[in-house]
Amino acid sequence: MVTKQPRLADVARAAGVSTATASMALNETGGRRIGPETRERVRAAAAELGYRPNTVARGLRTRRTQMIGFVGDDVATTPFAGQMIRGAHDAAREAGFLLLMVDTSGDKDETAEAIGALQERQIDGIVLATMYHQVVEVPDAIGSTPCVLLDARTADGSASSVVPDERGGTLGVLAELTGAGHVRIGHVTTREEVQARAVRLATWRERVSDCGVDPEPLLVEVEDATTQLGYEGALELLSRPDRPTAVFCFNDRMAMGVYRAAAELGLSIPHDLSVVSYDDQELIAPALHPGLTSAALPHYEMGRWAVVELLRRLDDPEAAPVQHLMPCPVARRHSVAKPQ
Amino acid sequence: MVTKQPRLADVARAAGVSTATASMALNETGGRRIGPETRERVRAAAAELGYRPNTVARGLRTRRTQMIGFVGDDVATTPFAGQMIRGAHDAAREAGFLLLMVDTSGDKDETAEAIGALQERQIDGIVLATMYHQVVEVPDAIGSTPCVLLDARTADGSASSVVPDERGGTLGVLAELTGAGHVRIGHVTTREEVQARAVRLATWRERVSDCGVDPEPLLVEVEDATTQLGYEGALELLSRPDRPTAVFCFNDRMAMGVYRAAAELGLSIPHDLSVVSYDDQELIAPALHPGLTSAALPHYEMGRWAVVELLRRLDDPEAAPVQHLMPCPVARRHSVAKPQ
DNA sequence: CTTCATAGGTTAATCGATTAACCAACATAC
DNA sequence: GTATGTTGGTTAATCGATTAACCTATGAAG
Repeated sequence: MVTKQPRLADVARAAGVSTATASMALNETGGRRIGPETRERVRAAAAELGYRPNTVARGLRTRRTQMIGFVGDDVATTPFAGQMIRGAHDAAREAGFLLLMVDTSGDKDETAEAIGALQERQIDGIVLATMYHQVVEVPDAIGSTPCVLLDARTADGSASSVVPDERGGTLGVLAELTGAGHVRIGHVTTREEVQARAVRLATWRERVSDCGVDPEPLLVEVEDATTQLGYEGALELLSRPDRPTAVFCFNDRMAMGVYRAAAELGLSIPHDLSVVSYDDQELIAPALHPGLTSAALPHYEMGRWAVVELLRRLDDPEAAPVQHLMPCPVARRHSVAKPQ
Repeated sequence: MVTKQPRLADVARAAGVSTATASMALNETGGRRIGPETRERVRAAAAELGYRPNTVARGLRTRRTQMIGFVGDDVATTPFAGQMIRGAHDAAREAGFLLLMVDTSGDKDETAEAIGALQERQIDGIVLATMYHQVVEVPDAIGSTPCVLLDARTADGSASSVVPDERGGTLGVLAELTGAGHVRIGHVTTREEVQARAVRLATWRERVSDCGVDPEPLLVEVEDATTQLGYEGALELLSRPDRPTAVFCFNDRMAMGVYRAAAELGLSIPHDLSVVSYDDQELIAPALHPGLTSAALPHYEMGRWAVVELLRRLDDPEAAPVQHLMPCPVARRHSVAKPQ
């Protein structure tokens, strides 16, 4: 058995001062009340004993726990979540905070329960992460706990939030195609009602129309955003008269299906068909052959931003909420070429 | 501004009892000392006021925070991590615990720092997760904090740990092949020095030898476990005289390369070549065509197990440490057929 | 020679629970 | 009628920090 953890009182005794002095010396608080030589003596004693403050006791007194709650719906089941968590984690750690995680199935009651569990532990603030960028309401359970939305936003802008700039990302990958000379650009997408779908679709429509091309004959919609349905959709699209010279896919998984369809139809990418996509998933986009050009979802940066913003609100509770759009940089690879 | 959170004293006053009675009534502690009618009165008052205990204050007194530290090296950068975290999270939550996460780059000092940060927050125990199953030493910084290793183990078995049963999983996917009648089974693997490689390789060698076949001419090793090198390795292997009728790949990413090599050589999977693999990554194995038969790494179950074991050790600090092997079930898909 | 700052501390209250030790009232046993 | 439980509580100490309020020399000012 190791000897018990030393308390502040032990440090104070070893340095021959009171606990008040020890506390002020170690925390640089209390103004210039502590003499430099005393401060050094306390520091030395603390180091000698291997003193680590008990943040539970400190938190009780200061009403600050240096912990941030991170609640996500289905955090772990989506491959993106990791990057969001890591971004939030890194920003928190740099400021001396730790992340207390709760995962919910997205259910309302469960979310309220999770928030309650975090509040009982007196977290200083909460990051509410929703996978797949949606418009949500801040749950009542939040009460007056400072809170930032991650990959989601409120309709009325009453809370700070950060979401990816889907429109910008779409324009980015489409520019890769138009820049190479494509105008007949197809789109294969899902029918699922997610924000991402709507924005990517609308932006594509607009951009293709701008090129003087009617987008409707170049559109394929399937049930879900799976590889299999991406394959089936592409097979259909590429068999139409006046086949597009390039395809913009809703996401990388569908793009993977498009690759297969192209191969089966004897179309070589990028020579006969250029392909761009969205999400830039590390297991897919660089692994396909040729490497897939894709707009990246900036999950790491969004996670960071959310925590930095939360910390700002902790410092200044009066600060006005901010809605942030995070750019989606294009990962340029080898799936785009000039049309024949 | 919302009115301040009610304290236990407020509940006690509302119910007309002392805080001691209120505490015992709400916590069912103190034996049968509290009358049923009083207990009900206290409960009602608590519900009325919306009382939530301050676990920081409670933790200071009880020396229990109901929080578990989860430290992982590169938690978020690996696609597996999510499932491990979720498994640990779910088991913790069911027991009323929350997970305090720290991610490190695997660096020794950083890990020690992380453990220190968790200990300052008085976590009740620590799950130490290493990605990619390795033999490690428990860091000194752990001290006497209860601790369980996740996807890693110690050489001497001094700490509880759980790792995947790589040998069992390998035997499982190989049985898919031998069961279909294959004996000339190739293996394409990486040269990286990870435990997984060694076990999968040895088990394959043994099994192929058992079939009366010399494994060495059927082995290809490449620098890293990437799709590109899997492709190159397979191209070489499949061009050898006496080509194997089936291939066991180190992981799904390499298998993805093997699929491409087979396609280029005009070999149809599974008709001309059967393929099995390891990891069962959801973004790859089901998305390939035909679906890839692969041994799944039971990350969710391992995460759960680690926390359940940790809770057991919290209850009984004298309990002997346990080393657990978690089975790797085979996800059977369509990449295996009889040899021609 | 008083009076007042100032530097450098110390004392004690406090955060919000839990819990050991104590107490009053009433019933039961002998 | 006195000892002995039992029931149903209460009082007060405690966990380990932080911090407001207070104290004591010492030097400078008037």
